Amino acid sequence: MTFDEVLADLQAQAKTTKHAETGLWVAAQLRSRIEAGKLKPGSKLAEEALCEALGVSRNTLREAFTALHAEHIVTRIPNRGVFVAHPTADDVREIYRVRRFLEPAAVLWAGDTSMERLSGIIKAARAAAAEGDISGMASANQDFHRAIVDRAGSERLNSLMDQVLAEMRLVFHSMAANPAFHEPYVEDNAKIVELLEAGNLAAAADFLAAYLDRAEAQLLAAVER
Amino acid sequence: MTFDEVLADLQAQAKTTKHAETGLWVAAQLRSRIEAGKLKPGSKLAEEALCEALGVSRNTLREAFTALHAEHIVTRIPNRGVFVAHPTADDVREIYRVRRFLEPAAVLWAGDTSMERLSGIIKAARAAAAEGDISGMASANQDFHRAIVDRAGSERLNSLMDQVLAEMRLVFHSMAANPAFHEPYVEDNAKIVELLEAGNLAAAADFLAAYLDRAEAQLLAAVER
DNA sequence: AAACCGACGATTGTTCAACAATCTCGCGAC
DNA sequence: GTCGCGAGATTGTTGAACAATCGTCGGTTT
Repeated sequence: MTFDEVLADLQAQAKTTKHAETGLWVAAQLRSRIEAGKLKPGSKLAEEALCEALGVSRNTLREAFTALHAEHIVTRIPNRGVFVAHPTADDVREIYRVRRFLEPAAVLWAGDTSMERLSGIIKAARAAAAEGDISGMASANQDFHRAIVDRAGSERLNSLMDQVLAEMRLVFHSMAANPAFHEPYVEDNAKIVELLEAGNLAAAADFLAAYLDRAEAQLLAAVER
Repeated sequence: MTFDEVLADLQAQAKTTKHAETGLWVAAQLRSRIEAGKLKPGSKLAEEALCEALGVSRNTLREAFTALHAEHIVTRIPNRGVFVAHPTADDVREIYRVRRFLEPAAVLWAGDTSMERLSGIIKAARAAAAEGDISGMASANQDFHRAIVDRAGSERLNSLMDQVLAEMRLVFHSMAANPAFHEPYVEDNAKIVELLEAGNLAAAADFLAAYLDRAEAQLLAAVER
């Protein structure tokens, strides 16, 4: 999708929707379009055009920009404007540094374990895999890791994980997506659930850590090209 | 310190200091005064008075407010204004939920270990304890836990930990501070460094986890009064 | 012909003042 | 004594203005 098409899209939204907290609403609109891949990494987000399209003032738009900037979704270059973030190899390393801590820790030390949710996600992932639904597998995978961290029951860890997963989506959008990328992870996730159900937390955490290392290496190879 | 006194203080700062990034500068001014305890939890931060004192527009002040709000340092009540955050028992539980994950994980899985920094902090803490320097012990303690997480080498985990520690300072300000609170932790921290130096990571992590549980219980008892 | 240099136009950074929406407080009626 | 209502005050949001910076397009120099 080109920037102009997104503009028209946003303009349509602006007329139909009420905005309670305008700044947050604008941020949400942009976030969803960036994460859906409609605004590609590197795109410039011109202020005036977006203001007009959304029907908000520059002031409000800039408030949304600061929120998105804090989430690492956009990059600000002083006096140049804001751009959809374009994750570098270092960003990928940072993402996995966080995930290597959060996810194994959540597996090992989570208190209450609601397994139904995890098995439900595995089921959905297998269904998507069966019919070759790439985006279905991708979102099931994100749901899975989100649910792993959610076991910790911490709002802040959840929001950190959400940010990291959002940046992961940007990574996928910024490289030529290998369609088969997510396929092997469906069964890896299933194995983790198995180990968890068997109560073998240490094995689950180890397997997850190795899995994350592998994924990081794979993504780094793809990004550094 | 009363709100009016802080106002006069800010006004003095406003005349002498240059502000490069005005919004961030205002946020920093307020942050430092809140963390120093000059603005007590629950205080209302009136917009007009602060604008005048700092010599900035309401718009700029509100930009600072959103930054402080994202850090959980202030609370926003719609159409009511912003207040210095007043941590509840649930907030304390959330803080320790995060720390129980981050710190033991950092102990167990940190790659490069620069021990000199940790032992330096222990030394400073012991010096402060020797001369009964309460705030010296408090800040050494914060430095210690900050350094533990820093071993992970992740910018995002560091900033999460910084936020949590800032909220911890608010907790201390919102309750009648027990002067002897930090004293026993000086030697607890020292023991963790010992275990780390001996390469016994698992024991260090276990000890740290138990230590955090104890501190949480202690703070909860103090807050729920 | 290629490279350097300066003025112009465009975009962003920052501030201000005004208007609309909502809340608080005090007064009067029941 | 309690409820409802209106005036005053405070916050939410916007639009416009001005300053600062960057990219581009000529023109000049070597």
